[in-house]
Amino acid sequence: MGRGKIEIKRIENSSNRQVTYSKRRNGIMKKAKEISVLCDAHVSVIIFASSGKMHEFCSPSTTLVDMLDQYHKLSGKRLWDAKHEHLDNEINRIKKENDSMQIELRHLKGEDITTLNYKELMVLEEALENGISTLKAKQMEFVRMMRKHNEMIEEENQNLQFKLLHLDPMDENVIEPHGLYDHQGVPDYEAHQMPFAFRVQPMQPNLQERF
Amino acid sequence: MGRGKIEIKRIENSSNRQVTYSKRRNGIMKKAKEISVLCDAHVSVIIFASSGKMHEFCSPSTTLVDMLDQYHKLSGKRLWDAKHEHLDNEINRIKKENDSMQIELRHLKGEDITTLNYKELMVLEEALENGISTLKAKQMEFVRMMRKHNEMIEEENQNLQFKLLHLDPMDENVIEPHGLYDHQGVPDYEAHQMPFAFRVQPMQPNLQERF
DNA sequence: AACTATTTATAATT
DNA sequence: TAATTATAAATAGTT
Repeated sequence: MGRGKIEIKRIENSSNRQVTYSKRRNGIMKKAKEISVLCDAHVSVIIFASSGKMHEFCSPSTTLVDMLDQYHKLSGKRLWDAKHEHLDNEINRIKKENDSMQIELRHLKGEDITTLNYKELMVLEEALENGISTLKAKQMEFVRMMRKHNEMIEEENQNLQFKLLHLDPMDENVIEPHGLYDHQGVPDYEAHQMPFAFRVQPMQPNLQERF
Repeated sequence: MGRGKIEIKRIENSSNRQVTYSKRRNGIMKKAKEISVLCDAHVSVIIFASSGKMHEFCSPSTTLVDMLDQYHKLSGKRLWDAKHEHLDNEINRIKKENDSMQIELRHLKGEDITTLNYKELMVLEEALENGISTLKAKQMEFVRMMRKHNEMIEEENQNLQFKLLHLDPMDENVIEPHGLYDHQGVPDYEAHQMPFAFRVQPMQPNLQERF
């Protein structure tokens, strides 16, 4: 299309080549824009002149990154270097791990267990029983701590009362505001926060024996 | 360039759009090839049809990866790095999720609970109790199924014995190999597979009552 | 999918 | 280098 037909082979005349490059590059960019509008296609055109100068077009409905993502998925070719692929694999691996943990968690919480068979239910029960028993042991420790603490507090009280009775009531420095024993390290608790195990529970008499 | 001039806007007629897409796509690819030969330019064209199908051209003197490398250098835009960063963030996000799930799992299994405070122990216990009770309910169902199954088998046995007593012992077709009742749908179970709840357990007399 | 009237792109020229 | 123009090429509508 021009005054004369030309063969499609490298244009040897440098300035002709340059002119033709510029004209045709504009032509391609225009065509790319047109097809993206007419047919709502996603188009990416990147051209490097032999001089090294770059021109690009990307349809406004997308980005080059998105297109390359798609390219990656559809072509299967790896554009991304090894590191990239490694990251992809890593993500897949972790996601799988995540999913199975999520399922296990749900099962332990009693959700979605209708799909489990007998053997699986048994394994689940063993895990739960284990968890419960470990928990109870931990709670026993708390109880022991509480008792010990109470004993020490009581002892301290007695000491204080004894001192109070035998000292000069005019001396203001006698009564220490914080006592002898360190109160830190024992958590606050209120009745409504007490774990089940500490409430009245005739269901499990054998545990009660251990108090 | 055609029988009539067209406005550059989305072609509403779907099949027209499809035809135009195909024609113009070929046109662009041809132009891309031509400019790369005529002006020895490096050209990459990637087109996605709205259907999702992809077509690409890359001048034979180079590769898409090389061009994207160049693109990266010349444009300064992060393309690669942005993607990497995104993946890195994704991984961190999922890993955090993973870790917290892992911790929750360990706690439910009674591991690492020494670091928990009173309130946390209580929440944990509630979850475990919940899991156990849902599990027990599920197991009850199994028991009901087993009982029903047993009753039907026993009934069937009586029927068979009755028939056996009152029929001609010479007739070999009397005893049906599979019985009248369908055995499918009831899972196999053996003594060592029985969940705790089904074994002798004087610990929980109130559960026993329900049998 | 092939055809063709017409528009568009562009090679040569100015 | 930019504008012009004759011609090749692309393609919209048709068959």
